[in-house]
Amino acid sequence: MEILGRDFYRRDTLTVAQDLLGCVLVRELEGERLVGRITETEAYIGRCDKACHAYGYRRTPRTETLFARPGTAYLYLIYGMYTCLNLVTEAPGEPAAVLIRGLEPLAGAETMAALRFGCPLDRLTAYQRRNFLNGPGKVCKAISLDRSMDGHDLLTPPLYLLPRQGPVGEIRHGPRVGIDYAQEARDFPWRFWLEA
DNA sequence: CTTCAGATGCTCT
DNA sequence: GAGCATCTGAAGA
Repeated sequence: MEILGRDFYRRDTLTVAQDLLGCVLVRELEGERLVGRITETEAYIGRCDKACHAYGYRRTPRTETLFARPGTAYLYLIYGMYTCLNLVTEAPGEPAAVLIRGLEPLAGAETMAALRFGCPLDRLTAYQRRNFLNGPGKVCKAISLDRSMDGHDLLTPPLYLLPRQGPVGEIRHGPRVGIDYAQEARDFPWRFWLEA
């Protein structure tokens, strides 16, 4: 199976955010593959989006990665303790990215449970199973991603994507989460997800 | 099921 | 110093 190439990311961010649903995220860790199918994304577009860290082409040490070539991983720390994974999109110099908000585990779930809860899968509560990878901080914790991978090229291991393996159902959309500060951008329907 | 408080540290003003 | 693209556990309905 071919790794998704640069051209996949070098497109309109809203298109990429939807096309990513159903694609497969692979994280190689100590010889094991932690694999998940993408079920939820959000688009952030610096040119016109007050919720984007690089709104109005704002360049700071942190946002520098958003100006990197498409297919770069943008990882940042939020609320002092959680990491969020984004995939840089658009043409080089256009700061934009897609946030990975949710996965469905396909392989390595036992290791993910250990990373996230420090215990085996069969000791998780029903609530923990039901909400295993449905949030950006949970995803990064479960596949051991932090800012040390910021700027990683997504065309190479140990972190890359594979195309959809089958049809996706209906794509839902709605407002993004946790950006009430972003004025008019608060209501942009730039969150996309697949129904469970 | 729901709400709520608190954790924790980096980033930019 | 203020705020943040979040999560968890506890407590109540």
